[in-house]
Amino acid sequence: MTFTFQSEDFRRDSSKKPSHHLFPLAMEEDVRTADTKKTSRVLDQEKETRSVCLLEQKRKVVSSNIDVPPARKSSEELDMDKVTAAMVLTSLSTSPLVRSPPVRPNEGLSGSWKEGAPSSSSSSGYWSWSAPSDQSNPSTPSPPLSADSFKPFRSPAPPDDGIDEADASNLLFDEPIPRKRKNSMKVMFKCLWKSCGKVLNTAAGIQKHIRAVHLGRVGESDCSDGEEDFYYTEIKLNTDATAEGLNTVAPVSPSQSLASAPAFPIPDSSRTETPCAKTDTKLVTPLSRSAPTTLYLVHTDHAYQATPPVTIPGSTKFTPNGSSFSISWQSPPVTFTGVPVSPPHHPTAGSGEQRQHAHTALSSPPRGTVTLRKPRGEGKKCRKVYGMENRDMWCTACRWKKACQRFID
DNA sequence: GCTGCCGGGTA
DNA sequence: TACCCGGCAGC
Repeated sequence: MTFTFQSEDFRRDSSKKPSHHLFPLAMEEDVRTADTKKTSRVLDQEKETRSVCLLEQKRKVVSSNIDVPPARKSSEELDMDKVTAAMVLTSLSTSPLVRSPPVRPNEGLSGSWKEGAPSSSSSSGYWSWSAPSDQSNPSTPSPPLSADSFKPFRSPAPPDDGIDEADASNLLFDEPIPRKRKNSMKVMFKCLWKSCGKVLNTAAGIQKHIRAVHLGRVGESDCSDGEEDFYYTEIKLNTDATAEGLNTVAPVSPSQSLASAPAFPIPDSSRTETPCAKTDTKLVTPLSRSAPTTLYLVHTDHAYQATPPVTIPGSTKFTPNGSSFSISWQSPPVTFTGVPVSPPHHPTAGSGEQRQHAHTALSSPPRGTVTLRKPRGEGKKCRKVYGMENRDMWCTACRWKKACQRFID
């Protein structure tokens, strides 16, 4: 694109120049002879072609680094110096603000600076960075950390060249790695404050959140002493996989999650492994996260006697061992029936719809629930056929007191 | 009480 | 998974 512009520029220049000196030639026509005219014209053309070639070469070199069309040859070096000075000043002025992490110059500065950076992709014409609208890391303060890295103990970040590994590899291999990262990886910032877990997409946002919510510094939102850095971490999310996953990582207010949250911020390996790593549906749902299992244990202890004849589809494998809690609160545990049921025995609490009917018939009038128990087999069974003496002749199911498989009704 | 068989426990 | 058994329910 740059070259197109320049070639047009050159066309304009080259078309301008002949017309420019055609006029003086016409003025001098009466003074000079034909020979001098010829020689001067030849000389002018030679000069012109030489200067145009020089200019073109120089512009090519410069334009590969700077997209802005160079104004004059003499000012190019000055411009470069200005750009470099601006870069240095900007990095100097921004880096101390965020104490620990270094500013990435190629993200914190304007596009024109990046384009002027002489070190990056000088001739490829490929720009991995497109516009300041890239939201992935607006004021990215932190160095490239691993997703599980724990921020509080990281060193205050050496002020290196400001190019992270991805950029470096990009420079090395000239591969569109940053583009991949931009498309599929999203850097988020997660609050590590006890039982908070708020996730924001900007460092400034998470810092502000920590200052305001956790540190109680509402007024000093702009000036940071860097303390917030210890309470959030940077996480890289695969946006392809976590598009919906983020919904479930939704901020949880401390008051909501205090009851079930651990006493210390859990490293991301346990909480942000989330959906992305596994399948998207394998999320830590709020229900499973906050489910007070002990409560359900208490309830399910009496689930058998308490459960009214409610048909629960697909619940044939429900067990009263606490792992399944979905039916435990459907009725008061003790008061549903006055019939005492021996506590240690939970024959088949919810184990099968058949059983459910059988047991609830004891304690409550049948409500027209389907008779789910398999009707008793009318035919002869192994027991009857072979007798107790020949038990070894029974079919396996009969020996196991299961439904006979030899004489199936 | 006999019988069928479900649910659960154990190795 | 194989095996065993407590216990419920129909007859």
